[in-house]
Amino acid sequence: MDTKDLCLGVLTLGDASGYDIRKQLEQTFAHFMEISSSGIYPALKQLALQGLVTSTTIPQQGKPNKIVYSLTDGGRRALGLALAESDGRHKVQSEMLVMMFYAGLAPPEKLKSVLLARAAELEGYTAATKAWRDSDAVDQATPGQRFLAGYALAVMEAESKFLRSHVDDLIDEVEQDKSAIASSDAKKG
Amino acid sequence: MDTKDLCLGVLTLGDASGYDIRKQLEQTFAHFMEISSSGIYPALKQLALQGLVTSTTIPQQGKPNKIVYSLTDGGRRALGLALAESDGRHKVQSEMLVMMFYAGLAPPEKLKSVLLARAAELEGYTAATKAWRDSDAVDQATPGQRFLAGYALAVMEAESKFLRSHVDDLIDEVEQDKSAIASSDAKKG
DNA sequence: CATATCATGTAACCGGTTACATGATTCC
DNA sequence: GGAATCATGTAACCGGTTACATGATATG
Repeated sequence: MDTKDLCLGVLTLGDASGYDIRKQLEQTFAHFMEISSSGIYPALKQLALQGLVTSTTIPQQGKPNKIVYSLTDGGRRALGLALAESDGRHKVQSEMLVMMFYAGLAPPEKLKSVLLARAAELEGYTAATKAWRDSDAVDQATPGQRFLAGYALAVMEAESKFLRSHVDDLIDEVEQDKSAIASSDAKKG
Repeated sequence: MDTKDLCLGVLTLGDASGYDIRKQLEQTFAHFMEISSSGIYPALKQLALQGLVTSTTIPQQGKPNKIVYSLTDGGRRALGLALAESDGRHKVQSEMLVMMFYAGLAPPEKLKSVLLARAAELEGYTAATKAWRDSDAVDQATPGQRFLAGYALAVMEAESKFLRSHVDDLIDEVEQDKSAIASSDAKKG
């Protein structure tokens, strides 16, 4: 499940240029599968060589020519295979949570700003997902996409609620701990 | 925030060998910050060279000598700096969710097994976290660690509840979709 | 008898990330 | 005038992952 598979995936939604794929990947996939955009163009070239996509070059003025890719039957099969072979691993890499584990070593204002930024981010995603769910677009979505939206809403709301209701307590406790340690240090020294 | 910083972090909890750190990182950190174990030993050597840790070699019989590392003041400062400089990014890389997005392309039994395995995994973590929260160990934990446990419980319970209550519906819908497509293909063909 | 635990490490590979390069048009 | 959008790419680096190597003791 690498950059190439992700490109194949986006192409199941319709023909697209590298730029289109990049936007799609940044806007809707980045929440659960991030890749770096510069890897997309080489990946598409390789896919073309392997016959998993075909490409059509559209001349442009003042910009590089647009190259529109289409999924081939082989490409669709390759994606199906990649999905069937995937172990479905769900991996979190969170510097935020590492920071929380070592909260006593970081500046309290830093903790607060990171947590509140995360809460705001989640609330933004939540609002966007709800808007989508209540729009006409949802009727054309697949069962999997609707499931994913429901999953995202459930998890994001739980997370942002927890953050909003516990951030201040955490900051208070961290600051109390710090002053307690400082005063016991003063006694010793 | 790389392997070296994570090692420094574990050493704030007390002196430890590479093996100890590895276990700690696999058992309690892996849920939110995964690194590969083989990177730990070179990382510790580098940290020793930089003076961020000191090491004591303890002779062993029938095994490689044990090397116990201790955090220096410089190491503690370096970790503080790493935390202060971190943007606290929370990143999810989930093949599971990609599979859900393209649910129509994957075998339904596969979807089901991946989702149920995830639910079971979450329930295991949840039970372990609750057991910790209700044990004596929690009294020695820092505010940050208690916050992290509360966060984990809130998020994991929301996720497993959603999965348990929606998996069957998803599988049904995917199968209905498949047979609908198959019959419309039959009409065409 | 086989597997898990303890305990450390090396070497090579490969893929992702970063930084760079170009340039017209449109919006604030 | 500056930033954002459209549109594609290359080159180098670096770090993480995989696979491998060793071997005793305890547990089932």
